[in-house]
Amino acid sequence: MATPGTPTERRAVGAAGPKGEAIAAAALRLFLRDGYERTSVDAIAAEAGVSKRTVYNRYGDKENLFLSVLRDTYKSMMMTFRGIAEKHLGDVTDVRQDLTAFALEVALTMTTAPDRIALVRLIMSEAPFFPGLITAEQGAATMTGIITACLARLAGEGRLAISDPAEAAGHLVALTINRINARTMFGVLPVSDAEAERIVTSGVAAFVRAYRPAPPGPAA
Amino acid sequence: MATPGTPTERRAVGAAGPKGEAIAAAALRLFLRDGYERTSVDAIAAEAGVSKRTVYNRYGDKENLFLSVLRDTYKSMMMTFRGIAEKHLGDVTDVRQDLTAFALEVALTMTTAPDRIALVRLIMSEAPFFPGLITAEQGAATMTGIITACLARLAGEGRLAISDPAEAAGHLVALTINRINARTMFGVLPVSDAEAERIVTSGVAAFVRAYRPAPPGPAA
DNA sequence: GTCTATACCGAGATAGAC
DNA sequence: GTCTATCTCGGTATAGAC
Repeated sequence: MATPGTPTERRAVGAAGPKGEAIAAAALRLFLRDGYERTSVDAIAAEAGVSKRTVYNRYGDKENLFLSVLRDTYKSMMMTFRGIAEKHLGDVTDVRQDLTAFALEVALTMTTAPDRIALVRLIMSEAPFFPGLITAEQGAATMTGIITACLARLAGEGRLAISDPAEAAGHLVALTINRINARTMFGVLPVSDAEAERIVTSGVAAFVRAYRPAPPGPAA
Repeated sequence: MATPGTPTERRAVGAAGPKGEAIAAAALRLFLRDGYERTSVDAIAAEAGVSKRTVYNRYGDKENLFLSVLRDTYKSMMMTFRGIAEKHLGDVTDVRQDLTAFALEVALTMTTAPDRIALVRLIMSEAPFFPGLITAEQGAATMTGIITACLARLAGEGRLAISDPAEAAGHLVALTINRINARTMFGVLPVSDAEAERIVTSGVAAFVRAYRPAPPGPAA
């Protein structure tokens, strides 16, 4: 119980302290690259520049380390996405343009960073073996929840003809982000930025066509 | 070299012969359930009711068995989908209705059979570790290729306003099949048939709205 | 006291040898 | 079909170093 109040004191368990964070970073890197089963605790310890014993002291066992690291990373990913959404969907001036800019930034953030792809792939891969890895659809709910609120607002203003905002949000995500995700998941070939832009632009265009409000009156 | 000409003679390598098929079936079941790393050759041999030696005689090693079994299963899945597509899209009378029936049957085939979900998940999981597992987007190409042809025909007949049939096919798949896939991939909770029907119906409706041809003239 | 290093244990894996 | 060789893994224990 020496030096109470110092930073080193509140590291009951987990990633607190520089050592703990080095372990977490190394574990994340290897798990993302090799998956759960193919990653050994020895390798993690070596990658972190730490004794294996330290890994076990901090995280108990491999499974706990895996869950801890993945949950933290996933949470931070969701924070990033939330920021992007608020930036673009805070106040919408041009519907098609702002939705495109939003989806495009999300898409490029995923496409540019192979970590994101690997993270999603890893979560999907291990979901059957670690029930409760993600709090069950909490992921999609976070994303579509924000979009749903925005679409409901646009519908209220008469700028889009949407009766079920949640369903419409699902459609928007499906036509843009999920399409790129699906492309990257199967093969390993990365989607180029130009291709991502094409997909997003065309997806938002289709979305806007599907949900455009009826014209006020017959013209031409 | 006894009994030449009998079925047991032409088993150069692979799944020919009843033993080979038993091995393939057992391997598929265990790989789908447990993944590649968590499945042992011992378990496969036991499940197939054969000696482990027989497994190695037929398939060489674990990796080859995995690739062989997955490719065959994937091919057969694609054949199934092709059949469904031709059944519903051979000649389209009511666009919305026929597209819905098509997508719904595909969706229910995937939703009802957990094998399909597990297969897709397994391919995604192991894609980085077995380059060339699937011939790179050949999967999506098969599906969307068929749909593309159908949509091009409908566009030619003026029944849908489609300038890029391949892109439109991507949108249709994204709004229906891929949406259900995404739902099942993250969590493990299965999507109910009713939920699948709701998603497909709403997805096709949005698709038809996005690609409906312009009305011939102002009415009302 | 905590971290490092290393040796160690039992289990289970692939692959091959009778 | 069994049996064995060899390897790796998760996890622990034992030693010493700052």
